[in-house]
Amino acid sequence: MATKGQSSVRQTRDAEATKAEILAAAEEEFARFGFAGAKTDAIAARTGVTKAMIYYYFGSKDELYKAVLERPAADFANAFADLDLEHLPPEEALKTVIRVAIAHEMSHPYYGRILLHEAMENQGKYFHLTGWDNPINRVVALVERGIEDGRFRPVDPWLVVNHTMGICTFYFNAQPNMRNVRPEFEWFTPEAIERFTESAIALVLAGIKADA
Amino acid sequence: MATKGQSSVRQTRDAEATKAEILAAAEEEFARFGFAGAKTDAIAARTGVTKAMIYYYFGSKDELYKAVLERPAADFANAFADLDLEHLPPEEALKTVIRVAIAHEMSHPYYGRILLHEAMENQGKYFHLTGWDNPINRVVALVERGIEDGRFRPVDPWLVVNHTMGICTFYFNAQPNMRNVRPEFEWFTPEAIERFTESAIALVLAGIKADA
DNA sequence: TAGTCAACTAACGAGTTAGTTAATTGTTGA
DNA sequence: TCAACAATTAACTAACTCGTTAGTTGACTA
Repeated sequence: MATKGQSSVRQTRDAEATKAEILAAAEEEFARFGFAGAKTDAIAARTGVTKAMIYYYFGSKDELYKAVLERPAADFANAFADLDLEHLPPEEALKTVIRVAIAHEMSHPYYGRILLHEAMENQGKYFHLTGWDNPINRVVALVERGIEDGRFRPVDPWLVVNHTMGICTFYFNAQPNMRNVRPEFEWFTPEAIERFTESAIALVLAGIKADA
Repeated sequence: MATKGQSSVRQTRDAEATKAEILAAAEEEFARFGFAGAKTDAIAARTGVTKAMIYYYFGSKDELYKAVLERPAADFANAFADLDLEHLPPEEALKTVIRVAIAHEMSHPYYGRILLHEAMENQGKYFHLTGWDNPINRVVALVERGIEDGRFRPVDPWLVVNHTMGICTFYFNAQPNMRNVRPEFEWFTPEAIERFTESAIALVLAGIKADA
């Protein structure tokens, strides 16, 4: 995947495949270095085509960056749209949200980092492109429903959502640092992720459930 | 602070002040753009001295970056070293940890972002310079003690520490994104931070306390 | 008060980076 | 089969960026 920049002539011509290849390479590069730190030459080197293709298909580094932000947004929004949170008991709905969010981090390992770079260096200017507003608002509404039902304590639902997002993302985003503190631990085996998921669910649900 | 690059001649000569000024400017720049995205010219422009002073005092961009990582490390380690966690009841000790961690985020607004950049773009290579291992290990030990005492559920103490760090940091690091979802909210007033702190403490403590 | 040195500046050079362009080659439909 | 067009490349440019260097200046000291 990363060792293909050598071959000087493309075997087949496939515009869609080339665009997808550029997007995938750009996602990796932007996830690691942010917008300013990412180099278009490095993105091109990760693909089988030349840098000019970036400009042919995307026009500019900035437009490429926006395209990278927009793409997996749809993935997550769709995965979330399929969930019928509104008809589940609030506890079950929140468990599902945490499960899906962590599974999404696993299946889209670069996306959370890109969002953090966007926040840190770009002050969230393009965050609206990601379509996250809607899922977040739905989870807030879900917590509010749990409070009204008397299942949850009278917490601040926005803060609970913040806490939950922090729990679900920190494990992934800070892992390269935390690995130094716990060098022997395997972070991304299916078993480790399952234990992490269950621990996150247990902490959040016990943390907000109404007193008996 | 940022509009001082014009004055071509320095009024006073003060090596320590100049070094500190460069470090502060570098911290802002690295926090926003990471290592690759930060420009030495931009760092110099934030100070009252020229770029050559960076190389005069720090030798290279890389050495400057390491100096930035090392500096507030001491602040936090010291603040933490003063806490007598080992002689408090585990609940009280954990409350204190969360309070101090959030206060540290408020008083060092750039530091958490630098650590995230370090994880994302540098894979935590220099994380050992920050001296965080020790505080983290102390909190893990504290949770273990709470479990042994029967005050906490038999949770995985490492995961609890991960969750807690996620809660304490996400509010700050992702705020430029979350602001878009909640545009009317004031995130950093003393009252908002106090509510956030209490909510974080309540969630974590309720989340891990032993069943009655 | 003349000498000395740390602190500092302006300007530059080598290498890098975003973006462009002219030419080339594969593909497709009539 | 071939013209027209889409996809692609190599080579290029202008601007930027890291790091260096030759020279300047304020302050302290003998």
